[in-house]
Amino acid sequence: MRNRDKSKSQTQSSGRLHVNQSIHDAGTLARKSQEGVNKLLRRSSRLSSSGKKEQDGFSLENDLKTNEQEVVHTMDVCNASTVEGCHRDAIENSQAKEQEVVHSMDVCNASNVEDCHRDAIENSQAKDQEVVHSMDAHNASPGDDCHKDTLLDDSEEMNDSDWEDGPILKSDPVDRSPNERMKGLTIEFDEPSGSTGGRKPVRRASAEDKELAELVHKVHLLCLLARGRLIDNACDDSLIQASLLSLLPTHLLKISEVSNITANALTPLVTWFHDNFHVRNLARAERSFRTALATALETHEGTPEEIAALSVALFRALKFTARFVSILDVASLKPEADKYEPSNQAAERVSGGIFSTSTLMVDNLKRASIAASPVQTSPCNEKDGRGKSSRKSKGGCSTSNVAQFRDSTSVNESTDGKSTCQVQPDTSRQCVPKNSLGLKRKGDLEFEMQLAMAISATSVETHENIHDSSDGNNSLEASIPTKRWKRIERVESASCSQGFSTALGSRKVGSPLFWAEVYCDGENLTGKWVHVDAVNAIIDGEQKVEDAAAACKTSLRYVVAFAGHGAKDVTRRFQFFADHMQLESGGTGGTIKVSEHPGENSSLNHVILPEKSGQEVSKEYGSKIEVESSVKDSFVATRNSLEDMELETRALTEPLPTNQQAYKNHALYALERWLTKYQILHPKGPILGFCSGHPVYPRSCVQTLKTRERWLREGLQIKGTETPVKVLEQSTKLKKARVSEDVCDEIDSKETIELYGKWQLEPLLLPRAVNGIVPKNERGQVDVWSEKCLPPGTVHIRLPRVFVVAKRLEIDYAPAMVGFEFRNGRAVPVYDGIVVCTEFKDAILEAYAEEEERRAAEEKKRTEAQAISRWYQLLSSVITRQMLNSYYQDSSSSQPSGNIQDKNIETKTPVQSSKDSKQPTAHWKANNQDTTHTSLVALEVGHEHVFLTKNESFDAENSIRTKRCECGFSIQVEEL
DNA sequence: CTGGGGTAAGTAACTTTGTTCATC
DNA sequence: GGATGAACTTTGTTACTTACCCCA
Repeated sequence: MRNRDKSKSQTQSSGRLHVNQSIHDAGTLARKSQEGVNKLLRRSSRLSSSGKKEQDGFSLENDLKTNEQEVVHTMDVCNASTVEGCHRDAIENSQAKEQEVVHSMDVCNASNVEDCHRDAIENSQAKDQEVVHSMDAHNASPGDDCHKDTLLDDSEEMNDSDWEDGPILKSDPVDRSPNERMKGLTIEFDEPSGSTGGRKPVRRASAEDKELAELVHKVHLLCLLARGRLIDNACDDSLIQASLLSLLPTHLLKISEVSNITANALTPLVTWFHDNFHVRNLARAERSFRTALATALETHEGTPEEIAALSVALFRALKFTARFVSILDVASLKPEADKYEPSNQAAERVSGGIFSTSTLMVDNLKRASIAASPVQTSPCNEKDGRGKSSRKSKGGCSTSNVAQFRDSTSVNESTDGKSTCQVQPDTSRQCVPKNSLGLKRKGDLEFEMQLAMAISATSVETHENIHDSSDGNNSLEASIPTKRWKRIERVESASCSQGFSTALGSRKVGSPLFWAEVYCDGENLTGKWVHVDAVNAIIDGEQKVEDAAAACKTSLRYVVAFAGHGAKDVTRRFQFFADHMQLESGGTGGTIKVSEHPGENSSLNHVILPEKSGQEVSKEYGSKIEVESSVKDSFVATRNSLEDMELETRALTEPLPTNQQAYKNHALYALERWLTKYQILHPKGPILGFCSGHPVYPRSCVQTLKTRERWLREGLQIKGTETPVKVLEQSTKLKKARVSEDVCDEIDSKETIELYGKWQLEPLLLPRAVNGIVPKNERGQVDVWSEKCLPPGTVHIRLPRVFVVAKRLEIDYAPAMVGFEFRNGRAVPVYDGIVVCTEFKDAILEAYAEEEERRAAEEKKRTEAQAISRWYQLLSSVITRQMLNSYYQDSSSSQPSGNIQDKNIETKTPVQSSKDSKQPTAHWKANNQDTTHTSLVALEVGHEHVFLTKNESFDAENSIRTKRCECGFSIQVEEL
C-alpha cells in the first residue's frame, strides 16, 4: 500500500509539474479556451467512466483517483523526463479497467517509445487482470519493479496489433511477490472475448455522450461561424481592398466596369490572383485576422484561409458582390462509438483536436500546430512534437489543397521530398492498420478510394511544392522507425473512426475549405452565385469541391457563405452532401445514419439562432441568416429568393438512393416498408420512383399517428366523424398482464390502440366553466398538459398550498394534474396547483398572499425562537465547558477525563430533579427537548442551577417564561 | 463485392391516476 | 379521528439503433 501511495504521490507531483508547464505555456486565449473545454470534457469523461462497472474493491477504491489523473497521465507520458512517473502511472492505470494510456502512448516520441511500450503492455495486462496488478502495485516492494521489467521484456516482441487488442499476458505465478502467494488467493479470469472468437462487446454511446457530442458540435459550430464572420469582416477592410486594387494591373481594373458579369469574364482576374498569391502555412504570432490578412497581402503568401479571404476582398474592391464561403468542418453530432478506446480518452483527444488542429477556430499561432500532423490531436503528441509543428508548418505550396494535404501527410513520410504519387499510398495507409487488426470496415476501404480520387482531382500542380514542403523538414521523421509510423497511423485511424474530425478530415484529403463566391448577374439569365477558388484558379468548380469533400465523409459538413454581418447555409448546393448521405447510409457495411443536414436536422439552425434576430429568415431553410451588409433593396431580396429557390429545387431533385436502407431516415424520400408503427403515408402519393420494386414516396407524405390521449395532450381532439386510421393490437404480454390483474375481465377482449392522424383533428373543445364550477374529469381533476387543456373560463394557479385557500374561501376548484412520475414501480400523478374559474383568481391570489404572509410571519417567529434557543444552548455549553476546564485544571487530583461520562450519570439525577421540582405545572419546550442539552447541564459537576426571579423574563404573547441561572443556563417554560 | 435479411444487444421512450403506517 | 407525510416492493414493454453475420 505504501508503495502505491508513493507512486501515487509521484504521479501527482509529476502531474502538477506538467500542469504548471502547461499553464506557463498557456499564454494564448486559444489555449485558455482549450483548457476550459478540456475541463468540460474531463468532467464528462469522469462521469461516463464512473458509470462503468467495477469488478473489485480495488477498482472501487481507486476509481476516483484514477479518473482524476487521466489527463495528467497523458501529459506525463509525453515527456521524456518523466519516464519514471509514466511507468508508475501505468501501474496506477492498471487498477483501472480502461486503456487510455495505450492510446496516448502510441504517439509518444521516440525516446519514450520503449518505456511507453512497457507501460502499454502493463495496461493491456491490466485490462484483464486488474486484481493481480493491483496486488503487484500494492504489495510489491519498490525493488519489485525489476520483476515487472523482466516480465515486460518478454513481451517486447508483441506485435503492434496487440496494443489495441489488449491481449492477456498472464503473469507467471512464480513471479508474484511472496506475500501474494502466501495468501493463497485463487483468482480466475474470464478469457477475453477476442480470444474466444465471440462477439466483441459493443459499448454504445449513452445519452450523456450524445448530449456532450451535441454540445461540442454546437459550440464548435458557433466558433466556426464566429471565425467566418471575422474573416468576412476583414475582407471588407478598405485598406486591404485598396492595396489589392493598387496591385492589380490596369487592364484588369476594367473588369469592374463590365455589366452582366459572367464567370468567364472573371478568368483573367482569377489567373492573375493565382499567379500572385500563394499558399504557405506560416507560423505566425497570434494577432488579429485583419493583421494576418495585411501580412499575407504584403508577402503574397498566406494560409489558404487568408488567400481565399484576400480573393474575396479583391472582388469586393472591384465592386462585385462577393462572399466568403467556408466548409465548416464541425465536430460530429454523434458520439462515434468509443469502441476502440475509452470515452475519456476520446474526449481528451477531441479536446486537443478541436483546438490544436482546427484551421478555422483558432488564430494564426494555432495554425502552426494545425498545419502539423493530425497526430497532434493527442496532447501527448503535441508535447512530443514540440518544435516539430513550427518546422512542419514552414513548408510551402501553391495550392491550398496540396498544402493541407501535404501537411497532413508530412509526418507520416519517412523520407524527404516525396512526390504526390508517393504520398497517396502513404495517405491511404493511414487506415490500413485497422484492417490488419480486423477492425476495419468496408467503408474505410471505400474511404481510401475516394481519398485517392479526391487527391488526384485536386492535386494538379503540386510536384515542385511537395519538394518544397519537405526539404530539410523531415529529418526527424525520417529517423523514426517504421514501427513507430504504424503507431502513429493507428492513432490517426482511430481518429478517423471518431466523429470528431474537426478540420482533420479536410486536411487529410486536402479538400478545399475556403473559397469565394461572386454573384454574376450575367449567368443564368437571372444571375447566380459562382464558385471562385482563386487559390487554385478554379472558377465555377463546385463539382471539384464536391469531389474532394466527398471523401471526408466522416464528419458532418456545413457550407456557409459569409457576407455582410451574416451567414447563409448553402450546403444544399453541393451534391457531395447528398452523396455523403448515401455513403453514410449504405456504404459502411449497410449501416444507416440519420441525416444531419441542417435543412432537416437544423443543428445549424439551433446553433445560429441568436444571429437570426431581426434578419430575414427563410421559412423553408430556417438556417438562412444572411444580411446583405447595408443595402436591403429589392435586388438583394430577389437574389436571395432566387438562391432559396435554387436550393429548394436542388433539394427536390436530389437523386433517389439506390439501397433500401438509405430510405429509413432519409430526409426527402420514404419507403412504406421502413415506416414505423406510428407512421403512415397520407396522402399515399405521388410515387417519385422505385427502389428494388418498392415505390418511393416523398417524406412529406409521412404522417405521425397518435392515440386520442396523446393528441389531447397537445390540445387537439379527434373530429366527431373520424375513425382511427390505424389500429394496433396491444402486445400479448401486456394483454396477459391485464387479464391476470383482473380475471373477471373478458379474456377475449381485444385491447387495441387506435391511432389518428393530424388531419383528423380539431382544436380541443372542453366544456366551459359555468356558475363558478370547474368542469372536471372522471377523477375530479383537470389534466393540465398545457394551457390548451384548460377548460374555457378557468385558470391554472400554480402555487403551493393554494388549495387550502380555495377551500377556506369555499371556491370550487380542481387539482391540476401536470404529469406522472414513477414511484415504487408505478405511475403516480403529479399535481401542481389548482384550476379555478377565472373570476376567482384575484380573490384567491389575494387571500393566498395574506395566508402566505401569515405563514411567513409564523415561520419567522418560529425560526427566531429556535435561533434564540440555540444561542442559549451554545452559550450555556461554552460556560459549562469553561467551568469543567477550570474545575479539572484546579483539581490536583486530576481525575481521568474518561470518568466524565460517569459523572454525568451520577449528577444527572439531582439536576433533573431540581428542574422537575421547580416546574410542576410547566413542560419542556424547544431547547429542553434536546437530550444533549440535558447532558450538558449534567456536566456541571457540583453545581445546582438556581433560577432567581429577577433573572426571569416573560413573553406574554406566547406565554413563555424564560428562567436563567447565574451560570448562564436557561430554560423556557410555557405557562399553562 | 454488394445489398438484403436476420439476429443480438443495448438504449430510449413510453407507460400512467397507491397503500400502509406512524405521527401530529 | 382526521390530516399529513414518508416508506414501501424503485416497472416492464416496445421501438429503435447499431453491429455483425450469412446468403443470394
